[in-house]
Amino acid sequence: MDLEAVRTFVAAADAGQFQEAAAALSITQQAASKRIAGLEKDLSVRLFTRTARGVALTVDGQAFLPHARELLRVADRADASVRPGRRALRVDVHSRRVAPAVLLEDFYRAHPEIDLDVVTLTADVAGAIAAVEAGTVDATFHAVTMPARDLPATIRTARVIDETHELLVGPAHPLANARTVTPARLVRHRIWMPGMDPGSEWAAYYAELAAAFGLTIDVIGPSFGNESLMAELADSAELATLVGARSRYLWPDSYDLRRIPVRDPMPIYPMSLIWRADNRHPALGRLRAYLGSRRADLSGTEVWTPRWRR
Amino acid sequence: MDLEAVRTFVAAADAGQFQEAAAALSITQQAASKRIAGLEKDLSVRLFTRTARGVALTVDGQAFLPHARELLRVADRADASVRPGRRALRVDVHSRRVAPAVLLEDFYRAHPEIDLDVVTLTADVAGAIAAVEAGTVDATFHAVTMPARDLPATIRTARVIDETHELLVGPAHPLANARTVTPARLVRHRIWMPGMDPGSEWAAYYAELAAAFGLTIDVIGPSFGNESLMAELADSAELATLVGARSRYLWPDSYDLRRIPVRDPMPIYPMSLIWRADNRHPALGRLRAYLGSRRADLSGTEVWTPRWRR
DNA sequence: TTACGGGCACAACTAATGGTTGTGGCTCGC
DNA sequence: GCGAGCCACAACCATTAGTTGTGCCCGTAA
Repeated sequence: MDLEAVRTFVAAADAGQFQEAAAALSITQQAASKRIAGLEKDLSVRLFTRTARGVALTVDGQAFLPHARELLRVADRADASVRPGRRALRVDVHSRRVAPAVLLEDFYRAHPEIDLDVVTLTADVAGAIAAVEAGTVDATFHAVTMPARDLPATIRTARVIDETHELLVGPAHPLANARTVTPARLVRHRIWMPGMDPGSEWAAYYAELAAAFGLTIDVIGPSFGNESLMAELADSAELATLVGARSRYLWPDSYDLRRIPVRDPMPIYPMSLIWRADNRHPALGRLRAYLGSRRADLSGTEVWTPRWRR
Repeated sequence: MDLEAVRTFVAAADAGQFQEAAAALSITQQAASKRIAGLEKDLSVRLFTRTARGVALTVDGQAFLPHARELLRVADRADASVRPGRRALRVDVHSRRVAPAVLLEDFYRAHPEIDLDVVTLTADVAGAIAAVEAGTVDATFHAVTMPARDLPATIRTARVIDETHELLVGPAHPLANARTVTPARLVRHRIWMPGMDPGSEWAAYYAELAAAFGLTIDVIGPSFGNESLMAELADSAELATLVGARSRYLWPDSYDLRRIPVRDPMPIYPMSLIWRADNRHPALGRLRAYLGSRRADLSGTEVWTPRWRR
C-alpha cells in the first residue's frame, strides 16, 4: 500500500473526480487514475465506480475512506515527531516504569491534543543535560545532584516530583501485613535492588539512604528482569525491595505481593524537570504547569532526602 | 514517506542490525540499508547510528519508532477494512445522525477490539437488503415495511430499536416550555421536516403518523442543511420539527432550542437489524447481543407504530 | 437524433526508482 | 595484527511511476 496512492484516494473521494484531485496534487489526471488503479489492485477491491461526471465511492471505498484519512493523519504525526524545528515535545525519562513516565502518560491523557514523545536516553545527569543543551530532547527528568552554580548557564531546573517509597514483599515476609513501615524497622532486613548501575544517581541515592539509617541495601548484582525479581520476592520470607510509590514496576497482584508505604520519615526521591532556558516549545510551558499542579503537598510530613555527597 | 521503508525501520530497530532485518523481509542487506537511507533523507534526520556490531537508534529514531509502529498498525487495519474474506464488520446506516449510528458508536466504544466500519448506502430497504444478500455489507438498519414472507429466504431480521420522538422547537414556540407533549396537542401546529425523499420509508412513516392523529407534517421541500433548519426554528414561533430521541441531529444548545418528548401515545419508529442467515462474521453475533442488551423496555407504555400500508 | 463537452482509461515512451551483486572499509575481539 | 561481522558505496538491471497523446463513454443541449 502506497501512501501517495492513499493520499490520491482521499483527494479523489473529496473532489468526486480524478481531474480535480490530480490538479490539487500537481499531477496529471492519468497519473491519478493509475495510482487509484494500483491501489485497487493492491487491495484487490474496487474503490470507485466510474461515472460520466466523475467517480463515486463504492461500499468498499466508503469503508476504506476513514481508515485512509487516519493513515494520513498518523503519517503526518510520525513525520512531525522528527521534523526539525516543529517537532513534538520530546521528553527523556530514565525508565518507562517510574514516576516521570507515569506522570507524562497522565499529562498526555489530560491533553491529548499535545504531541508528546517519550524517549529514554539511558544517560547520566550530565549526559541528559548535554542532550537538553544540544536540543535533541526538550526536557529530561533527573535528580539534580550538583549545586545550581555548577549547571550550564542556559539550563533551568524545577523540582517537580517528590517520589515516596514502598516496600515490596512477598506474603511470607515478616512485614507482609504491616500497614506502613519506618526506615528504622528495616534495619537488618535484606533489601535487594538488583540491576542498578553502580555509578548512577540511583545507586548513590540508595547508598546514602542505607548509610543514613543503617540499612542493608544490595544494589549490586545482575538483574534477570522484573518477572524474575517478582518470583524471587514471592517465594522469599527474607527478601524485600524498594519501589517508587508511583512506579508501575510490578503488578504485585499476580504474585500476591504487598506494597507497604515507608514513612516516619518518608524517604523522598527528588526529581527535577530540566530544560533549556531559550526553549520556546509551546508544550513545554504546559507540561511545567501540569507537573506543578500534580505536585503533592508534603508540608507537615517528616521526610528524608539525600545530600548527594559523593 | 514509504511504508516499506517504515516497515524496514521497525524491523531493524527490533533486530538491532540491518542484516537480520533484511533477512526477515527477504531482501538483501544493501536494500535494507538503502531503504533506511531513503527514509532518513525523507525525514532529513538520522534514525540510526551505525556501529561495528550493527545499528542503534538515535534519539530521533527512538521518538519515531512508536509512530512507525502505529503507522503499520493503522495500515494493516486499513487493509483489513476491505480485504475480502476477513474484513471488518461492515454495517449500513441510513444516516450518521440517527439512532443506529449512535448505537454503533456505543458498541464500538464498548468493544474497541472489534473492527467496525459504518457505511451509508443511501439505498431504500430493498436496495439495502440486496447489498446484504450480495455480501457487500454485513448488516443494515431499516424499518421492515414488508411482511416477513416477502423477504428473501436467506435474510434474517430482528427488531432492535424502538426510537421515540421529541419535538424540537425554538424558545418562542407556544410549546417551548412543555415538559412533554401528546400527539393530539400537535394538531394544527405546523411540523416541518424538509429534505425527505418522498418515496422513502421515512416519508411513509410520517405520512401515516400525520394521518393517524390529524397532524400537519410537511415532509416535502428542499433542505438547506441542518444549520439552516435550526436557525429557522430558533426564530419561529410556529415552526417545529420531530427528531428521534437518540438522534444527534442538532445541538439545540447553540440556538436555545428545546427537545420535548412526545408521549401518550409514544410514536415509535421501529428499526430492525437485517443480516444474511449464513453470515458467519464473529462480530455480527456480538453486535446482535449488544443491541439486544440496549433495547428499551416499553411494556406498560402506550405506543403507536405504523402499519406501513402504502 | 446528433453534436458537444467533460471525464476516465489505454498506449507508448521516458525518467527515476528500487532491487541485485560485487566490493571496500570500519571496528571489535581474539 | 588478523579475521569476522556488518554497513556503505558503486555499477548494473528490471520495474515502476510519471508524462503526452488519444479514444471511448455518457449526459446534456441544440
